Amino acid sequence: MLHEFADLMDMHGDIFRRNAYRRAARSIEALDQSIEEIIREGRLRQIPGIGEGIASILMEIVESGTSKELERLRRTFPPGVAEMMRIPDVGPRSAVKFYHELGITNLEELKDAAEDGRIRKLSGFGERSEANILRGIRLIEQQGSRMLLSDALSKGSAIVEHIRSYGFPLVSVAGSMRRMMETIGDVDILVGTSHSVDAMEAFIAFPNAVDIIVRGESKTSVRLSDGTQADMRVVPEISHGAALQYFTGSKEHNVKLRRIAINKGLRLNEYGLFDSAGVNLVAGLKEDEIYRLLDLQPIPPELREDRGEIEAAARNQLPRLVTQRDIRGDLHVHTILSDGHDTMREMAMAAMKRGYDYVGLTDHSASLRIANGLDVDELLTSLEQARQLSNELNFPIMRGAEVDILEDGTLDYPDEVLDQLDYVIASVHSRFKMSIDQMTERIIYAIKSGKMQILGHPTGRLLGRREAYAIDLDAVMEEAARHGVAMEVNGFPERLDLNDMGCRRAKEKGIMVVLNTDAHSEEGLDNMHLAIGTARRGWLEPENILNCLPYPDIKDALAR
DNA sequence: GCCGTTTTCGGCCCGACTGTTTTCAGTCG
Repeated sequence: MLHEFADLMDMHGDIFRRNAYRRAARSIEALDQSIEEIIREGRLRQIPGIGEGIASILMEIVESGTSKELERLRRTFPPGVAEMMRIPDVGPRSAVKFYHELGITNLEELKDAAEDGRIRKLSGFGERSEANILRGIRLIEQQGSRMLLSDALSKGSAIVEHIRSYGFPLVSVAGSMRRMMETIGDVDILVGTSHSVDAMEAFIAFPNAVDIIVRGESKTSVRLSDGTQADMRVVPEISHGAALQYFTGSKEHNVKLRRIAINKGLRLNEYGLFDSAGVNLVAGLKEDEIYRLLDLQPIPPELREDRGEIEAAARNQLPRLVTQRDIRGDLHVHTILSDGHDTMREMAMAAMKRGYDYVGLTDHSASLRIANGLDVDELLTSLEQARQLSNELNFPIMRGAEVDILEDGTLDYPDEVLDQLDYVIASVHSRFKMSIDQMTERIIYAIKSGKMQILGHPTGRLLGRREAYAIDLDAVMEEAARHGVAMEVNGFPERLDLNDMGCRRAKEKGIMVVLNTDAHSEEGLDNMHLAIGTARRGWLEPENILNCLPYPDIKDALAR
């Protein structure tokens, strides 16, 4: 509703109110507590961006389900006018103009008007505007949702490689990809060079680029064959660090940073940090310099969401985020025995090759028929095989299982079998549509069994395909804390579960987290960077992460 | 509408590109 307020303010031309409502909406989205709870505790006004006016609107909405002021504003424009602003290049000014001067009230009518050549009669519009509007409408009609981080990273690195092959060494991915957001809208590429024209040529020559959206001296955008938009910005080498900072975002982080610069009598833009006259360059080549000169610790990209990182950096209290080097082993790995593609030996050797100290093999339990889950005999046989393989390779293989949490909350193997395992990852793979109370109770019952060490993919979501199941994650985490159960961050590209905010909550509650890949093949082990990115976005440090422990400490920890 | 290491009033990030115009408004990120 605050976003709707913002749209309406926008249409009325009140940019400052629009920004205020937008900011308040984002603040609330970033909360990990319900707004009702915050109102009960009387802490509404402590949320940044919420003052007297918006606080009273929120209380009215929570109490009555609506706002008188919102309803009044809704009557000022038909609902379809805001809808038109979804079209690229159509903003509030244009949408309102279409409504006032042509009586257009929705997308369908706008499409007709553009096809009939009525738009070009408006001042400031011509034939090209009409064509763009029609193209934009087609685009939102067929538009897929955001892409997975994993897909974006591979597209991004393909473009980076392509441009590098033309002899440009300073090429980086920026934007939300660099912040490791779980889904990505478009691919952002940055090049530092004084030969901007040649770099643009190289970009446009990318084989997968089928359409040029905009083309200028410092910015070019193309559409890839699958509909993805890729933007490239070019700046002189000397500005590369400033530009990287700028184009990595987030927008909210950057706005706050610029305000800090202004307060210090400086100016920050994508070309560098300047004195207030905007003449003398103070910093620009290195990203870290920008932060230091603003009296901040350099802030890792994954934290740049304006969720307190700037304040922490000012106090010199940024977390020391986990890195790939801190990870000593992968504890969620499938083999050909259940639904994996490769053998125990192949997976163990693949883990060795990646420099790990150990690996944990965790095939599915019997109930998961679709994944060829192991029955008790098969499991016990595999334990013996794993023991022998471990001796032969002289590499610690921990013998675990991914055990289903059944509908009633019991685990899918008898206790005496579970006791023979080094550890148990317990996961929900069935009956996702239970009520929040039932699902929470189901998982808490499993935790109370005392037979599980790790809760696998705790919310069950599949990005773009399936919502998280209804679950009271706070209640589950509190029970997990009591029983010393760790939460998994599952690095499977469409899971990333826990997500970033889940990691942060776990950390606050003092719960250990495990970064796993859920690999079903050797290559699957390479998804660890996705789990790490998620953990970093959740402010996690090595001490919060179970598989940062070396062997045999990890084994002791799991046994405890 | 929000906010304060100049401020309780008067600011609110800033530059690139397009399409329309002959200097700029609108949109985007």
